[in-house]
Amino acid sequence: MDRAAVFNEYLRRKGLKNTKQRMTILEAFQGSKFHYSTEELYLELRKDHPKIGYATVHRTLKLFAECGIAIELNFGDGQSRFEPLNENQHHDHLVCTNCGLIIEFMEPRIENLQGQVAARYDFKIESHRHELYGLCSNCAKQR
Amino acid sequence: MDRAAVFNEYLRRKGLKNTKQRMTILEAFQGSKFHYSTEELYLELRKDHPKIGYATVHRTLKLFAECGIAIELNFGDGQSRFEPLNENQHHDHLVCTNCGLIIEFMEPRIENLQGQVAARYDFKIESHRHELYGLCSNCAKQR
DNA sequence: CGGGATATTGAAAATGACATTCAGAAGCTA
DNA sequence: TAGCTTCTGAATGTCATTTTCAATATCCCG
Repeated sequence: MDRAAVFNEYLRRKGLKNTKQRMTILEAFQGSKFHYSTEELYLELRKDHPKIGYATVHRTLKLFAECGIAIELNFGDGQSRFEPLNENQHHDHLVCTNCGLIIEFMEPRIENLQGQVAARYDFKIESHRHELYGLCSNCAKQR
Repeated sequence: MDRAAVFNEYLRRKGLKNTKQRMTILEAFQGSKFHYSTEELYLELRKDHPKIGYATVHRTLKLFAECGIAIELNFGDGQSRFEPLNENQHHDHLVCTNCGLIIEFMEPRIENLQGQVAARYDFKIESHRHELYGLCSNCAKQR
């Protein structure tokens, strides 16, 4: 299921409407590898679709994040940025040291910070491992 | 070297001045285990020091972050929060897969996000490992 | 210990990102 | 297609943060 499908299903489920603007914004958003802020995407869209308003872009990006096809990131420049999210994203692990349960998690904000750390040391990341060890919900209760 | 010493040295090095307000704010900030936002610390300070202005609190917190005795965190509630930072903080590693160089790094924002991930799964973190593998500055150049 | 250059302070106003409002337009369901 | 509901876009509101500015405090140097 691609992003458009996920988005449409989300709209339907929520009783929201599929509009030209929303589809146009999704298309522009998907197309790029860039981390758009609301303003940047708005300015970009303006070239071909001068009638789409800033508020609409903003509301639509929020919708993307809500339905899981995008992640809202914060690079500390005072603007939220949105990154298209894929289904088969890299994930890391929570490992229960008591029962061995392994939970997969994805946290793009950590990936992002890793990049910032690497840049700090002029380091080129090729791979990483990130594991959190502790007690899962069940095991924590039993103690 | 405690935080006050680090802060004072930073001020001196930058040609900035050691003022009563700054010391008062540092004291209040250090005392708590709380993650203060500018507004919260301002309101707290007001009780004993009604003449300290909001802007001064804000500027001083920024200074703390600049000189490394605090970290600015963003919990997504639209307000920046500041956490006192200790010297012997947990650190993780950058590992060069070519020359074996190991760089230690500290990134409280990653630690913070780890906590958020754990909370998501009702998981109690006891420890973690986080290693970034790739090429250090030198090795990257030689390729 | 002053004098004077320079940074700081605090109140108020500005800024800027984000959110909301509202009237007209468009989508959806039957 | 009717008719109800949601959307849209421009304008405006909101709120945290930043800046401004005139008065004040600090620090350096003789």
